[in-house]
Amino acid sequence: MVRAPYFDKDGVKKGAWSAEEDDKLRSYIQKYGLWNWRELPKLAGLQRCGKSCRLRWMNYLKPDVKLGRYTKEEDDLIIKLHEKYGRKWSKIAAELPGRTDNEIKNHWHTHLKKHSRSQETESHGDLITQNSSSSSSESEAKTSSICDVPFHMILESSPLSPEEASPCDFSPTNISSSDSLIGTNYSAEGGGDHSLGSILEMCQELTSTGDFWTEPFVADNMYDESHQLSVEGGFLLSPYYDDDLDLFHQVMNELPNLH
DNA sequence: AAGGTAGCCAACCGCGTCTGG
DNA sequence: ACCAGACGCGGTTGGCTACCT
Repeated sequence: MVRAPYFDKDGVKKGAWSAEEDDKLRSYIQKYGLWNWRELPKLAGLQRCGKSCRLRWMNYLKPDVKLGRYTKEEDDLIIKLHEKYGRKWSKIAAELPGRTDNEIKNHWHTHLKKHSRSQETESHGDLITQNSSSSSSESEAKTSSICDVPFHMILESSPLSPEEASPCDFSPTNISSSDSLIGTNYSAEGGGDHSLGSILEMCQELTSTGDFWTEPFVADNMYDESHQLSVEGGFLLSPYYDDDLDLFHQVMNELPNLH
C-alpha cells in the first residue's frame, strides 16, 4: 500500500512508518508538544525529516483525526465546499472536523470527482435536450426561469424506474442534519407525476422567494439513515439563511401530504 | 491460475507564505 | 526593508489490493 522504508543519501528515513516510529512521535509530542518540526525528529529519536513527521502527525497520529469511511453528509459537504473554495483543501478540511486536507484531497480524486463530472455531463446533456426540443411546455419554461438549472433537468438527472425508486424518497427522513432536502428521482406509489408536480411547485415557490437554492447532483452512493444504498441522484434544496429554517422545516413537514 | 489493469491512499516533493531576527 | 529558516499547501508518485481477462 505504501512505499517500502528506505534511507536517502543523507541517511534520512523515507517511506512507510513503522508502529515503533509512530509510538516515538506520538509520545514525544504528548510529552513536549509541538514547537519545532525540524528539531523534533532528532530529539524524538527518529531518523525522519521534520516534514515527514509533521505529515504523519497531521494526517494519522493526531488524536482528533477521524479515520475511516465518509458519511453521506460529509460527501455532500465536501462537494459543496469544493464548489465554494475550489481545490483549497485546507479550507475545506477546516470545515470538516477530524478530516485532513490530504485525506479529503484523496477522497475527492477517488470518489467524488467523478460524481461531480457526471453531474456536469448529465446537466449538459439535458440542457441540449431541452434546447433542441421545439415543444417545451409552458411549465417547463416557467421552471427554467426560477433558477439557473431547470427543474425538469434536475429531476431527470438520473432516471430511476418505478421499481428502483423508493416510495418514500421525500419523506422527512431525507432531511439531512444540514437542513437540506435531498430530493431524488421521484416515483411514489400511487403518486407518480402528480406528486412530482406538487413537489416541483413547492420548490418553485421556495426558490422564487430568493431565500432558498437548489442544485442538481448525481451520486452513485446515496444512503439512507441506516446507510443502505437507496437512490442514485436528484437535487438538493436548502435555505440560504438560518432565518428561513423554520419555514423550511414547516414545508418539509407537509411533504408527506403531497403524496 | 496467471498476468494485466485500475483503484486507492499514504507519503513525498516543490513551491509559496509566514515569521522572527 | 530584507533575509533565512520554518511551516503549510497542493500536486504527484509508488506500491498494494482487487478486479478483470
